Amino acid sequence: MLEDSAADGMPRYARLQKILEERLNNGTYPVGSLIPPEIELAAEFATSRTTIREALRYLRERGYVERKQGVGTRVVSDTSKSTYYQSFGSLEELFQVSVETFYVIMDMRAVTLDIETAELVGGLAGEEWMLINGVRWTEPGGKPICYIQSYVPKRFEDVVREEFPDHQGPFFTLLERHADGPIEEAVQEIRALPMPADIIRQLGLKPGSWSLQLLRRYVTDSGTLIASFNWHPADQMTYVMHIHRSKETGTE
Amino acid sequence: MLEDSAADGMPRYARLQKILEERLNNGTYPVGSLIPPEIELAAEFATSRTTIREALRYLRERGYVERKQGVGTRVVSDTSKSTYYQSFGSLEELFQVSVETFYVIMDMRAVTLDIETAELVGGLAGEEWMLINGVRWTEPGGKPICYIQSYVPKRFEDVVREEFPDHQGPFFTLLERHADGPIEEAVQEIRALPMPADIIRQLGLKPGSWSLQLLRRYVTDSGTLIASFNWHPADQMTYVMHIHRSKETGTE
DNA sequence: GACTTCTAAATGTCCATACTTATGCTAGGG
DNA sequence: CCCTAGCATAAGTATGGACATTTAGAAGTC
Repeated sequence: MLEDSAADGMPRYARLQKILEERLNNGTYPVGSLIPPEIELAAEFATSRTTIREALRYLRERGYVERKQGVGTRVVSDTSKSTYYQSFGSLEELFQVSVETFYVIMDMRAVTLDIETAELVGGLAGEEWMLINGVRWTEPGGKPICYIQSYVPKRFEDVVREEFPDHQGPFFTLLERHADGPIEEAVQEIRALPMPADIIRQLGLKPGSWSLQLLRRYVTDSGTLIASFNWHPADQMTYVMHIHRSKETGTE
Repeated sequence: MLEDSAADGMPRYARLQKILEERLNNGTYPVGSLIPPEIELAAEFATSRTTIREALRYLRERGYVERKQGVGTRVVSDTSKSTYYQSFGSLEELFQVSVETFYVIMDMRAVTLDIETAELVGGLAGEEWMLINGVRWTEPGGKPICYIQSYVPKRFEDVVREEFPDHQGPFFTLLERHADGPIEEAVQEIRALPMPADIIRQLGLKPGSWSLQLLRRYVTDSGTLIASFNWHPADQMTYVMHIHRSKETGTE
């Protein structure tokens, strides 16, 4: 049901987006299955087909579902198909070849605005996180290129606060020195995805903004280090970087 | 007017997209001005506001216009605001730092499929173009990462056919050797834009695909060299590269 | 069994209308 | 002169209906 009591200023189609997205995530609509047709959804939520279509448009643009005339709306949330995997033999390779090249390409300098405690959706349980807000500029005093939201385990807070302002090299070499072991292998995924509508609203981006997502997995001998980096450019262009490790990745 | 005689299978909103895009390009709707409100456009084209909005949605997602409630739809085709500019002192810098880093990041190898004569929309009059279709793979025999459509002046056809298969370095060093003069300065823009709907259809990409656009301007002493590179990944990710020079760019 | 034809279903397209909300401007009052 | 209130405007949201087009499968035919 879609009571107006839940109307926290959001339009109806936006609330439907959230509800349907939740169903995709909690398994109500499994990957590969067809979700109910528009007409059924419209009946269930007591709304018009137009509103349902507006919500489904969002899910399609996010790549969650694919729609085909005469067939239906199928869950395709398996993003692995839209991902390019790249392996690195050493961290130096990863940093120098990939991260730093992006820095060079954009020729940007970062400024840290503030640090606050944050909750990472889908993060590992038991791990506390902090959110680092920052801005990158074309040059000192120049115009802002993008906003950065970096999710980092809270146990690195002291490290970041004390050492980062003077840190010269890649940000992650700083974290690595305080991680629970040397990082021996890394895998990087590069994705391009539309920006979530709520982030667009929150940051005042243009509708239709994108994100270029770098997802990186570290593998150490002992544990898991996860950090998530979101770049929200001041304008149309958007980069989102996610850095984490996963147990499944072998050390071979 | 919007006669159905012009109905070449395209839906009405798609035809309106083209018409409005044409007006943006030919100066009917100058940059910075407000285009007529939806209600007037609906009256002019004898269609409903819904259809007009569907066409305007496309223009907004392409970054051509920005819309604000209570104000109107403003032409912002001045993409400089959504563009990051980067200057290079030498071509080597441009190639080695930027193009090649993208190659390294993606670690892709290209294979040329075929070459055909092409028409470049918005290209310089009097210049004949050819279209080079290619594919990039993760590795030889691996899965295709993206399709490439490269628009190059037709006068380079012999050069490309004869020298490219054995060419090792960047593709443009090959073109430069046959251009009308040394390239002394280059400017690169990086944009992120949604993919045009027709290209998505044509290439069978997923709806909501994007393009990362590299627009590069060469400046020689004597003339203008233009080449346009479109990367169409096999899946969600998309890169579009445009390379051309313009008279306005100074050689300073 | 293979092929064609028909049909139901689902999304795509399009319309007319109404109300809501944000914006910019103007008129009025302090 | 500044501030506020009101008003017109234009996009945003939403409804309900209609028809078109595509697809997959069922039914029928050879």
